[in-house]
Amino acid sequence: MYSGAMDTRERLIESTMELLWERGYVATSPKAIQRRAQAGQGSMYHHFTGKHDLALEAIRRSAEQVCAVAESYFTASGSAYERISAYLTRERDVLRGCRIGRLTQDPDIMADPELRRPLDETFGWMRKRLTETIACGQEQNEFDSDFDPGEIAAAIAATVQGGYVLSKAAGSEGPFNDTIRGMLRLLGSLKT
Amino acid sequence: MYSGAMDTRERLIESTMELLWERGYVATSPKAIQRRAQAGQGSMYHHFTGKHDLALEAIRRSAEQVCAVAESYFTASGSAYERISAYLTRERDVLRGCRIGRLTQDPDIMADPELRRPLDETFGWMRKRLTETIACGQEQNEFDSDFDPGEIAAAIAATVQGGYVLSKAAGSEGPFNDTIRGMLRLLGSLKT
DNA sequence: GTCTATAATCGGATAGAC
DNA sequence: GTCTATCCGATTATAGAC
Repeated sequence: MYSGAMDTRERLIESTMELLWERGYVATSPKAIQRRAQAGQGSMYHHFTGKHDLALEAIRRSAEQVCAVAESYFTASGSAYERISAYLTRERDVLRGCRIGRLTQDPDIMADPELRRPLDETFGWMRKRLTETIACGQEQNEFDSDFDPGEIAAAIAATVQGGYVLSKAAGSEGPFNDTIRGMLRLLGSLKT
Repeated sequence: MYSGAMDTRERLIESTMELLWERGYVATSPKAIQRRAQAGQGSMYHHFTGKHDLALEAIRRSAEQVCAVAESYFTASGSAYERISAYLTRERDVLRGCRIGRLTQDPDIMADPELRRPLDETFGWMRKRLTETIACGQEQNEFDSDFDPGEIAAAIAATVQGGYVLSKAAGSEGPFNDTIRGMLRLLGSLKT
């Protein structure tokens, strides 16, 4: 039963999710997590074996969140192009970037198969769902049939991740928005 | 006059460039730099005021390198599509990713305007050169004229950066290659 | 479950000898 | 220019009291 206030374990997980998003794994210390969660050392080491264990839980949850948001667009009504377009143009906190994508640049995460696995699964899933959506558009003669939907799906997923990179470098949302507009124009040219 | 062996200052810079590429800024310690450069503490602090100073020099040099490589493709002979295609399909160490792009995920770099500036300049320059190349293709009637070359340029630059992200997450070069093939197919559809 | 104490190691640098 | 000694705070825990 939900008691209203978040319990300590939950606050630790959510604080870790935030810090991993903002700073990544190596740059996030247990102390910083405890401060944000308003929890003491003892609490953290009672609920989790250590930083690694807590981060694993936080990463898994972030991965689920990313997929759940995307899925809500892919399963919406409308043509394939419309669904992809709605996903690409959805409101985002552009300068924060992708909770999962940013972790691919963290050396300690890449060196640990357990921590990297949710990243692999997230983008594997994302490409699969985009591929299915595009293939669906091809079957319905919405799109030409002379291209590989998996390759276009990869380009779409990459565009989002790369758009974040360009925007972060610039310190502005402009490049991300340009990137998305460019990709939508390109996708439009695949229509029959 | 060039004496054959690299001097200590140079070894420090190149070691830092490598470590920033492999691990980023926060995860790279002065000690690790010294070990790789085969230089002592004293040497490092003689040639540079500290980690920040050394990293700034290393980042600037990496940025120049990235631009120099790209420029060699953009100024080559051939149609606009051919030049962009050659750039996109050039040999790369995919799983290492982009020396500059990866730094956009480093909290200490993003928090320091001096360290972030070369990132901004690199991608600003990259988008500008891609835009010029595409606009050139439009003027020559190689491409349609009904799209914004700056937006397509952003999508191309983002595709490369995002392709690295997908490949790192997967631990395989496959996603990057799919991404590039997808983008080339999309660019092909802009041809007249 | 949470608290405080303790600790080994690392990070990033300074100082002064040579 | 390079070396060694030294410093102080942060990191990532463990131990045991409450």
